[in-house]
Amino acid sequence: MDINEVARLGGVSVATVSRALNGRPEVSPATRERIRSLAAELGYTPNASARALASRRSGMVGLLWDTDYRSGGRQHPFLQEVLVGLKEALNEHGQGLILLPIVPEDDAGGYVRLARQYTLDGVVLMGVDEHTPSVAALLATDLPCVALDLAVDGPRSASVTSDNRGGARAAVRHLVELGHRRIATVTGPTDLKPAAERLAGYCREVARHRLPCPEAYVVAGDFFADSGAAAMRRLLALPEPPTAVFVAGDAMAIAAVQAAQEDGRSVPADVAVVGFDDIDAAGLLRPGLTTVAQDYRRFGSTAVALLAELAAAPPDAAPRTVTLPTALVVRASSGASTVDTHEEVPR
Amino acid sequence: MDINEVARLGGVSVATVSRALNGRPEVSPATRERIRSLAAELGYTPNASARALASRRSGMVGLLWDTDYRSGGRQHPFLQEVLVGLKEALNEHGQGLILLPIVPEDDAGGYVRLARQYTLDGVVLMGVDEHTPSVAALLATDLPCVALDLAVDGPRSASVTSDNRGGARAAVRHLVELGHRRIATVTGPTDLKPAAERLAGYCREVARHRLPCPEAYVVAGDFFADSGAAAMRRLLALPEPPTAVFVAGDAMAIAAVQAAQEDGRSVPADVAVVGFDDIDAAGLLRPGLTTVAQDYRRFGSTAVALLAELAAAPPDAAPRTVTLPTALVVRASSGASTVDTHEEVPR
DNA sequence: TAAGGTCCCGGAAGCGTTTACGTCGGGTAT
DNA sequence: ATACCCGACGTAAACGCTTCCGGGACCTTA
Repeated sequence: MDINEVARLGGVSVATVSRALNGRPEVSPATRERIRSLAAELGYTPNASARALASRRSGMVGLLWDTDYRSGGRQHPFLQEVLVGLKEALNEHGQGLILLPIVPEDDAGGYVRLARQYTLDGVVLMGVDEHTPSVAALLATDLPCVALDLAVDGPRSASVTSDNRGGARAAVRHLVELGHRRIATVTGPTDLKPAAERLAGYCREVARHRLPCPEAYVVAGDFFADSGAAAMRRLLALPEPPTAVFVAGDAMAIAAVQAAQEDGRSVPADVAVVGFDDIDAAGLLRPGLTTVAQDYRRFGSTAVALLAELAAAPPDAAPRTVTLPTALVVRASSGASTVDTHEEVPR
Repeated sequence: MDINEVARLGGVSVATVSRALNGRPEVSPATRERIRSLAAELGYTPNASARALASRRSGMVGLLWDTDYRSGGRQHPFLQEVLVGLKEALNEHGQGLILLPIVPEDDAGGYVRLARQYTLDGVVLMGVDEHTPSVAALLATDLPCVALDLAVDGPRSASVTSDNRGGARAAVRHLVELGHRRIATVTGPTDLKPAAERLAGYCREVARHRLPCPEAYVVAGDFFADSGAAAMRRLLALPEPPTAVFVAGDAMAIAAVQAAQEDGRSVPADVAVVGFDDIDAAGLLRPGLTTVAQDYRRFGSTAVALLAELAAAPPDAAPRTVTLPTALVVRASSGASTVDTHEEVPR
């Protein structure tokens, strides 16, 4: 069942079938509909390879996602949500998603070749180091690239990140509204942009409310659980310990809560805790962790929109970066009154 | 930079280039190496679409993964790990992975068409209902299909599942070895195969050790957290409450631990708990949850191996299903002596 | 009425590969 | 020496589409 068959049965040329199916204006509406319904009836689907070969556009976007990227303990824990967003948005555009393999370290041209091999319409990067030669080479291309949770630039690239700063501010504001004044923070590795932004948001909000903020109230973590526990112990040992802590990552926050409890303090009564990320465990714990959630699904859909935009725009246009809003998820650990039910996290 | 260019520069015909690059036996080893190094030097990569079109094999396998599949509260929480396994194995085979969109409910031929459209080598199914018309239609095809965590059959299909039964037995055995005799269980929805298997494993092991097992010791859950909490409360209210509970899913197990604690019991001193799945939260909690881990990465690689096997085998061969071993992860909730450190779960 | 335009549509040339099939040497068996 | 085979390679026909180019029918406008 190829296009010739449809053409024959429809009594038209293959050119007309192609045009009808692709919604080209050179066919009369009448024949267009006739051919379309005929094709549907016959269960005809154009062959993607042939189409790509002839049109030189594959309708595929590549996902570049490094499994092993852990610099600073970061790995993308929300792959699933991002994928959902990507998939849904791509479907609407009639595009497909292909997972790119990771090329070896020493193969600088690897991704560029892959992109050519599949004649990709664009690629989405996540959890990669933009300074890796192979990635840098790809970004230098005029192929549309959008990076998630990472700021990049190139002739045709854009970024989408969460409003880490705003999220942090919301977290602190929440604590202030609950009456706290001695609010400390545990940071991530501040050489990473998101961690730095979260710290900046904390500082800004603390300053805005003229809260006391001795140096000891800012303790460095690394996004891993143990550093959160250590940080909390340090804070509680202070002569004037904070009554609330904004922890820049949930894994650390969870460990911090436990450290406080092991120290005999009650959360949130003695010390309130707010995290960042809203990982699954945050809703499973008792007390539930109040935290700042990112809209990972929207990461995906935004990426697709940007890809389309980049494809249309002239190269070297001003690099766009869209910042997605975050949402404060209030649970028990911050001390706000809530009914703390288990959320639906199956298995 | 196409194949003609390489042929011209190499002083051979395109046929020879093609054969050399594909490792066909009709070229002398000498020219094969010469062409290969020339191609590498030129940075030539064959166009995937053209190759697929000409050879009628795309070298792509499709991943069918339903975002919204939640029947019985099941969703695949380990997508990431499975993807890693798939990707790595596929790379070794020189194949690519494409994420299939979900077709509308009423489009029974949807997946079959997609497979034809992309001329897929095979498809991997996860988190889908094999009775959905569109999925059933795909399975009925002679296209190689392998289902993960799901038993299917069709002219050319296979399944890979974890050894749920064995895992459950190991969990119970672990508790027995710790001296428990009154061991209860909380099940998943037993119309789902994995849940049924876990229950069967529990029963088998309980019988083997001639443990008391009143009916009340088997309480039904649904894999969601709340059902775990309810089940634990029920068990603790028994005239002769169990001293240990095997909970068939971690989300339920975590909630069960909390329910016990809220009831004034200590875990594991008063009641030991073992879960199943080893979700991230299991290692983040205090006490850490002893649980049965599945090797999801291996799911992926096994799937790829099966796909290759199916492609080679004659259709309607006996449907294979490989069962992957599970591993007991001992943490504090079961009462075994361990150092309970936080695991590395970043952010 | 002739010239020009517009609207539809068909013919056919690609797109970059793979893969029959043919060919041409040089070995081996007869 | 003839016949034969086999290994190595070239020629060219697909593979299933898109799209450029052009042409006929019909309508405007002068």
